Amino acid sequence: MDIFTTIQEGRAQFSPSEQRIADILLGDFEFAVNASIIELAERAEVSPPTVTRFCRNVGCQSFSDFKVNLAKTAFIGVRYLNPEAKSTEPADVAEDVITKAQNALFMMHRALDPALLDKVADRISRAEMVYTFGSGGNSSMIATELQNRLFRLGSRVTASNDHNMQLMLTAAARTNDVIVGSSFSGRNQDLARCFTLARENGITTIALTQSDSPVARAAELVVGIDLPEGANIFRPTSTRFAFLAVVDVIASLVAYRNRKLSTVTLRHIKQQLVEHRDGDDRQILGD
Amino acid sequence: MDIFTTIQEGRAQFSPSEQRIADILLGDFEFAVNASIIELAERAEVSPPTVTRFCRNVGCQSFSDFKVNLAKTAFIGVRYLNPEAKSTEPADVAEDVITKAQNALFMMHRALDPALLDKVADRISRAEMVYTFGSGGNSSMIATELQNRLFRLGSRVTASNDHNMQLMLTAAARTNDVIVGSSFSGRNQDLARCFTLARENGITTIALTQSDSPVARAAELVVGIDLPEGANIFRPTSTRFAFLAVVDVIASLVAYRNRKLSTVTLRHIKQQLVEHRDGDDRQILGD
DNA sequence: TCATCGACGAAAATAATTTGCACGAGGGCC
DNA sequence: GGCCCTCGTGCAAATTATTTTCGTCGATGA
Repeated sequence: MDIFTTIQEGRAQFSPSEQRIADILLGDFEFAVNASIIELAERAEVSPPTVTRFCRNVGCQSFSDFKVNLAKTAFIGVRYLNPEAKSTEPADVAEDVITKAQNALFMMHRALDPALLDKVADRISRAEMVYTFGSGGNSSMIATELQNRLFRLGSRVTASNDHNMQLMLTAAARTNDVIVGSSFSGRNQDLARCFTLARENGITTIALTQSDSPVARAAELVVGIDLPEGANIFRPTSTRFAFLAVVDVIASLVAYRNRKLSTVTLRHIKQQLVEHRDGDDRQILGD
Repeated sequence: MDIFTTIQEGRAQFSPSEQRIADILLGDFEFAVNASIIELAERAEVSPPTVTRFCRNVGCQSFSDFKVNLAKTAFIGVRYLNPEAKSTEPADVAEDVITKAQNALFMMHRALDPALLDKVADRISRAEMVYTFGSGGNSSMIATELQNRLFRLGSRVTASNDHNMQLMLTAAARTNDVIVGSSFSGRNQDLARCFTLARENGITTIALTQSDSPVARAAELVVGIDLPEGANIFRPTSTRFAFLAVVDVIASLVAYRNRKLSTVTLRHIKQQLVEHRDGDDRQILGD
């Protein structure tokens, strides 16, 4: 657990003085990591010893230990609070894109439920056939990626971004199949319909989407990904990075569950690529 | 410029004592961020004042300022040195995937040349037609994503992951067109052939690939993305995150260059989506 | 040979942090 | 109601960490 989260979640249990300290930390990270204990104490209108005690409370050995921990988290956390890119200069745009992407990963990680992913991976690893659905560009990428990750592990899988096909595939699916659907908005009604139909037929449905959305409500297992969107319409959504990482985690877990099959399949694929390409086996699997 | 890089690159100009300090910092980040100035001095076999002077040398106000800066960088940097995931427990796998993804973004950002991206965006923004090529799963995702990003900005663009089609499209392309090709390995010979053909015909070619690879050598503008690959064959390559971020940076820059056209096009798309979906215009553009 | 300069450490000075202690508010118990 | 305990807190002293000052050393060059 990172210290930022610890402070946020523990805030209610702090004493009044400690809450004042916490509020400053959460509100002005930049100040907090650069301030001395005295400056921080003055700003929170408490005494330095109270700050020390606060640091101990949140699991640090000393104030400086605390600051280091804070700074480690702050790398991501501080910038999250920054508004949009400073300018349209290439260097600023790059920093904005990359920082937002790292943040998306960070936020998603914080909210992630490993036990749920384990369950998801379990279902997928035991599926006779996996269908990955997603439309609209972003989710179609996720569906395709999931297919791309899973077939290497020996799964039987097909991706579709066509609503009609999705419905037909769902209707044709059988009991031990699994449908994984992605929807960034959670409002893909056609996908929700597929989920509903599938559940009626006793088929496992897994959604990667916003919690508490129509798509989420229609699915059996829901990997909720709820991230704030920036206001900049020109910058592609950083949420894609979070979705992509979830795909990777799921794929990794499936690989470990089907380790033998995965290893054999990966080796077969690699062998073909190496022979067919240039004999260099240090390259990654699939350009 | 982050402090880690400053130390690495400035190492040669340091005095012998300072080099010893630098070596400890680079070699044992974890120790460095937790140590007091005395401990650090002792381990480097120098006196505390030398450490203070070192901190000033690398642009920090004081030792504690230095430590905070170090810790900010270390969040990514330290972990980079960690080997593979600790276990196959879901939580560890998730942390591994996400940390590696953040690292890929971090490393790519460090090596990025904003001026080059600006040039790339300039060519794309003025192109009459853009072709995005990529095969093999990872690069096909990148090519598709680039199309997906660019059409929203009013660019005329098509993506292809089919070698034969790529060659035909290249042959059919005209002078003011631009071809953007992605290759994670840099060894996609078919893509290199397209680049060579295109250059013979005076068509701008842009590669997102490993520097100093066959594909890079065949292209006019090369966005080099050179990241180390982990040894874990079960985890999807984290380099994808870096490539995806590069796509986003390029797309953002193109959007700013064609701001008017982008705005109009984005608005048109949004309007259709809102009308056609559920009237909720807070959702992102394209599910 | 000697002046000069930069690197460096010892010690002093300063600043920051922690500890010990005491006070006061609030709550439970007799 | 009064007593006592606990907890949160600040003050002051003690401790510890950091920075500054100043002087030495060795290399360099006139």
